[in-house]
Amino acid sequence: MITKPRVFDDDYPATIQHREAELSVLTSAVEPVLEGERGHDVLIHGSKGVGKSALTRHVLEQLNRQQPTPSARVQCLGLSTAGLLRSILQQLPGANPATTTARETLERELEARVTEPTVIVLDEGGDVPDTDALAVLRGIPKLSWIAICHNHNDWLSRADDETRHAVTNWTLGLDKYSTAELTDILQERRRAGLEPNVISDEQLATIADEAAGIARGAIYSLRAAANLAAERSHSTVEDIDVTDAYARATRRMREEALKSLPFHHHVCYEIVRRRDRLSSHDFHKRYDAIENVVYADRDQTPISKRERRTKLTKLVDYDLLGSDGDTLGREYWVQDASISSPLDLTVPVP
DNA sequence: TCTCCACAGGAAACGTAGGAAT
DNA sequence: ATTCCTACGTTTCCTGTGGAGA
Repeated sequence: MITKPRVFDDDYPATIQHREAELSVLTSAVEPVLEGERGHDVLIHGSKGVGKSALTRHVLEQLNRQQPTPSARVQCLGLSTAGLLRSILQQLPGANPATTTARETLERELEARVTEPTVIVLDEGGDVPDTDALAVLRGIPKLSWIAICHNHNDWLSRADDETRHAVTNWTLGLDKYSTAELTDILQERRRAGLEPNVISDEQLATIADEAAGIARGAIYSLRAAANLAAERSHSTVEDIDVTDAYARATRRMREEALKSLPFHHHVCYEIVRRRDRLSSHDFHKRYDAIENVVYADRDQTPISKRERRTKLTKLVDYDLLGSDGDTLGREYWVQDASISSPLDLTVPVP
């Protein structure tokens, strides 16, 4: 049913639809590069999955075709200043700094290597700009950046004055797509990645509608519908496959998110998963009760309450857990109890 | 209304792994 | 081989918040 799986990947270079104005702003931001000058710094904001990364990728590819331009894309979440600088250097030719290279050394190395206009994409900065890192990047004459975040008000309020000033006229908001726009996007993926005539326009519209403006969710759902149809030996996608597609797509995203996390997160996740709803207090009690069993014969040791809070926050960020309540009385619950940790964890059921 | 306590999350402090310098 | 130095993950410390009970 699926002829080209690659068409449904996040980084598939599809044409950008229904983003003409935003495309034009971003294109003019990098235009000075063609004259050998530094581009403008840009802040792009919008919900998860509305195409912020796809838009920057497209503009940089376009720029590269006109004039080969060094660039780097950094996943900023959880990176220190040094980590961010190192990640940039690793993507520029000829540099591979060790993890213990001093920050100042990394700064000097970056300054030395950026001799022509270079564009850095700071992806999903966790809404927290590292002001030190941005100050370093600003100090490099030929380097410009495009920062991507969810909430620009948060981002700007935590940025320093110079950074705020830099993006004053270069802040770009991406709205969620309408159902009709999403349907257009799905039609292109259908054409490129599926056998002909296996799914109708009406079915695409249903998928688009359920995705609620989020392109990534819609595209994953389309893939899920096709996979479900194939598994069920349907010759074309049937309505029941469409109905089940969104849940399948969501499940897959969560499974991948969980798989990407290290051991301590899995322990915390499993503790919550085995209960319906769990207060912070009960969570810690449960952790204390099982830590000896779970961490026995492992080279890792149980973590403090403070660090457990950090792990739980990340699990919520990744949409694996839900939480309710600000201070006292906060509760956690699992989003999909059928998703279990792929690690072999002996977390005893109470 | 006041005091006490539990909790969230920011910031500083700390221990450690591992690359660089000698 | 040894010592020094650095980033990273974690713990410790701290401040702010809000509910329970006097």
